Amino acid sequence: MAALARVTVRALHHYDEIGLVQPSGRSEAGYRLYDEGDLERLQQVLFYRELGFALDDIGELMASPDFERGTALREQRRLLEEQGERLRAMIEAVDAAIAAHQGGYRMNDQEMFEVFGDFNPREFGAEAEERWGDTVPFKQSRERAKDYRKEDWLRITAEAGAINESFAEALDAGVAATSERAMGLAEDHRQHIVRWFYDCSPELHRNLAEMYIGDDRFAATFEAVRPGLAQYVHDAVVANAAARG
Amino acid sequence: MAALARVTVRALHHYDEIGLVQPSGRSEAGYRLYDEGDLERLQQVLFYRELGFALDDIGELMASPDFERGTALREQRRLLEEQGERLRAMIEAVDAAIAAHQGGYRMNDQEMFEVFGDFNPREFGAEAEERWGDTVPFKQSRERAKDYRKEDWLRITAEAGAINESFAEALDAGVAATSERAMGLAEDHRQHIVRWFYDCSPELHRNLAEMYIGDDRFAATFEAVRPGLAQYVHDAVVANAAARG
DNA sequence: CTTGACCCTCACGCTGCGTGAGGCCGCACG
DNA sequence: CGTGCGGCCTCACGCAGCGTGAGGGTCAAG
Repeated sequence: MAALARVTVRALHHYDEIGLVQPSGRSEAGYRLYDEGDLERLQQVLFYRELGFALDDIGELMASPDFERGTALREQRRLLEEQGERLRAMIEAVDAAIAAHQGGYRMNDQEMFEVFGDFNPREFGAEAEERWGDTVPFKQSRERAKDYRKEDWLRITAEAGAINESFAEALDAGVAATSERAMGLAEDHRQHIVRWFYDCSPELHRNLAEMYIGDDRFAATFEAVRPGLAQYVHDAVVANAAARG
Repeated sequence: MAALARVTVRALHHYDEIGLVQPSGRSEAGYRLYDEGDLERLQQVLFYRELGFALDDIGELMASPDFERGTALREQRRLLEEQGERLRAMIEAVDAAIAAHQGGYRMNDQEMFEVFGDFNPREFGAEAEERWGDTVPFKQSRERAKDYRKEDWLRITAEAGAINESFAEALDAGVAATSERAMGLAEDHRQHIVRWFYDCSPELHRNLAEMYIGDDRFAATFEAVRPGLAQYVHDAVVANAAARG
């Protein structure tokens, strides 16, 4: 009957159930009868629906005075923008994944496992993309990393492992994190990043170190080498950054 | 225990339930025990999840050979792009609504009802925005329409009503839709559009007429004046377009 | 009188978990 | 040794917005 308004019958029932648009009458047979006013209301509901509003919100909106709608519209715009952001991030991540997949000849899954062991870069890539995707260092890093082959990664991880091991030895030996020796290792660590990934200033390096202790996942990779290593490296890096500040 | 992987316990339970990531063992107390392999798998799941894949799809993906993933990734990209399109359309529509709302002093809801009666432009605005939002005529129309005030709309609708009424009289009088008289009215109709909305070529006019009979909602506004009027106007417009082709 | 096209009322299903409720572990503290 | 406290466990309902039958009445046309 009235489903020419471009909505399914089920939707009308639903709106009726939740009280959003209720027919002003019923026929003897129980058919829903919508009068002009009902249709007017329905059209408004559909209008707001196409703007992405939730049905609940539409109900409130239509019960509230005109001036609230402007606020609601701007709020809705903000929400949609947010969604757009998330979508963009996803698309970027998918693109990165596609690139990585095509570049699979450079390093496939199995090799990746051989190289990184249990630290699979994929587990972190998407989040990193979202958090730092548009910062200069990250872009630089991504740009340079995409051409690295298996041998490169082996070398890089070997170097990183060596640095960590040196840190661990210093820790074992009771050398203070603020000592020259520890600071030297911190500097090595920074140079390693500069050489292979991005221009890491002492300042940036310190932020990175904050994350080593602040983020359990990073911390775990250090703790796996030696308990307390995450904190130790952090302290050394901070000391080194202060010395070079 | 293992919720340091940035996922809630409930999510782990869920993945277990649907068989996406199942712990390889249980402790005596019934605790889920995830080994290295399980964690590896979990990370992959989380990775794809961040790319916006549905959990079902992730399951299939991970069970399929490597070369399928490239396809899946591209497909996913397409889907995300589509969502992006929809979002953009929504945002545009919201913007239009905000503009209309701010321009409310030009014409508020009540006046709008007085002018348009049961044809509320809002009921169609969003869809129109989506279908033709980036065509030249639509933009032109929107641009010009936004400054019209109540008086303008009254005049415009009065003119349109007069034209429809003339069509209806011709129809009543049994005048053929392909006659000079009907074609003249069709031309008046076209000029009315050109004057108030956009540069409507005879060709474009014909497309519009197709919609008058193809879309129930448009048809209904004509049928409300006289049964058969939609078809009649359509035929007259087509004839006129052919004559001026 | 019979079709076929609509309408009606339940009522479950989908996505991806969140959020208790009610209860068992395990470790630290007193 | 008891007693918290924080973690895990298993149900099981809830959410948003309808889609999709199942089972059955209604209405105008043939």
